[in-house]
Amino acid sequence: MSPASEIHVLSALVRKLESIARLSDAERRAIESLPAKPRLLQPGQDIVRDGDRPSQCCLILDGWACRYKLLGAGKRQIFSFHIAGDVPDLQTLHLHVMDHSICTLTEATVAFIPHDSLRDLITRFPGLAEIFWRDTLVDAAIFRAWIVCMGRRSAYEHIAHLFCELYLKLRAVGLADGYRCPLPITQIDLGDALGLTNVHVNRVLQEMRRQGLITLRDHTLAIESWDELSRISEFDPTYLRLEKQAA
Amino acid sequence: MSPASEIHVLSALVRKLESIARLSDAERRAIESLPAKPRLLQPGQDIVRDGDRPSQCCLILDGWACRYKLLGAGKRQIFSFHIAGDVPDLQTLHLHVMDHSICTLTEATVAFIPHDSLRDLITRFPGLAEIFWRDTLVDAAIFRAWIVCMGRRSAYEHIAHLFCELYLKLRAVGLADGYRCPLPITQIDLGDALGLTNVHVNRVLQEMRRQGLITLRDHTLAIESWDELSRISEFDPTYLRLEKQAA
DNA sequence: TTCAGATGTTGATGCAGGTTATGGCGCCGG
DNA sequence: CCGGCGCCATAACCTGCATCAACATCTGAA
Repeated sequence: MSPASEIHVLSALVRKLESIARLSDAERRAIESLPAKPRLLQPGQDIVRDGDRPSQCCLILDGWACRYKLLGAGKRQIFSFHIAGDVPDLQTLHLHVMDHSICTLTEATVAFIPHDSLRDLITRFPGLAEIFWRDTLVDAAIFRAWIVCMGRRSAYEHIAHLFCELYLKLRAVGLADGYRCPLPITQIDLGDALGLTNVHVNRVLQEMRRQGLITLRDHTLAIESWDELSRISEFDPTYLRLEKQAA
Repeated sequence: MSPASEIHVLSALVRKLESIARLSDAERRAIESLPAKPRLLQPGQDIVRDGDRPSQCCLILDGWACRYKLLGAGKRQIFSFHIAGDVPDLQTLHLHVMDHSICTLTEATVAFIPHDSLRDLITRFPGLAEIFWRDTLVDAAIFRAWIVCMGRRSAYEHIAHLFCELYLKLRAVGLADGYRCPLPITQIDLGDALGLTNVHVNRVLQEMRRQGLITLRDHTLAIESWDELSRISEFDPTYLRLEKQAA
């Protein structure tokens, strides 16, 4: 890896952290000088597995990934979707054994950063420790939002809520705008995230199209009525803690 | 507050942290010298509210509390139950606006610790910062476990899983043993945590009693067959990260 | 260009869990 | 001593989503 391309690689992380906090110049430079080995992965490839004890974290540079857990009888639950700038296994810095897996959902570029380098970084920059901690706290806030959706909302409301969340997260790192965003995942993936079957996801999507709420084609989601979508799902973006707030 | 009683108050926090990590003597003493104002609260009383910007954290000393969110149409979702030693709003150190509420479920004693004191503590003891961070990460791991239960398990399996989790958490801080533990909450509370109605919770509990899995009387849960209960719910205690592992 | 496997769509049917209602019991305040 | 209230229990009925199945369409590899 040439230094030049490493700076480029880590700018994804800088952009993500700046979407939820402010960085000083020194902090930005320190992040950009982290060692990071990028790799291109095929869709559906595991990055870390349930039970692993990783010695590095993965930074998504391009494409989508998700955290998931497999259960008996072939059931799968997805906990979170991850896009450029996310470090979905940041918690392995302090929780050494993985209690779930992480895999790509699309073709994806992923960079690996050794734990040692991260630990060194946050020792030298306690402000960054705080920001990384904060990032894992936002993660937890998103889990809580998902719990509300799974426990107390209908499938229709749940999907609406997820679309609002994904759109804002993508927009915050410059991957979406004008109420359109990429959604390069299958209805099966959506179902596994929502706790529904792909069949029912399909029916609800049809209904949302019929209502004129969304269009969804060629792996692109267009939100035709943000107000309706967020009203239906009682969506309140506070929990995402984005510096640039919702439309 | 006399110093002597403050030491007693904060030993709940020490015990809790020692259930998920190891403390040095200096760290233990530093925690025990935190300022903490205990208060006795009635059941069902809010400790912090959705939208608040607290300047202190609450430490549960006795009784049960929970994090929850209210939705339109009177729906409520509970995210977590909290017992002696827990600091359910630790995240307010870095996420300033509450995105949910915290209330007592029983009569409870709660101590308030100013953010400033906590920030000072973790600046002086970076090892403690790490442990607090770790505690919020365990929290997030529990959220993930709940998401799996809500998305991919039946009501029966879900309740079984929750009982396993609660028993181990209580035992880890010395509040349970011999497969018996206090469960001083109503079936309505359980339903709001599980994403079920109290009626269905009742049905499932009857069924579990009929199967001889549990007895539940006088706010006390007795697990009659730990093996069955954990097998049914595919319970794997790894995610709780307890130093003293499961039976 | 073709073909096979993955994904999306639609329909028929069943069940887990929601909804509504009612009664009993223990507790507390008047 | 009574009345009201909170919680537990049970029953009857309803519905959202799962399940199973068939087929259509897309995608990518040969």
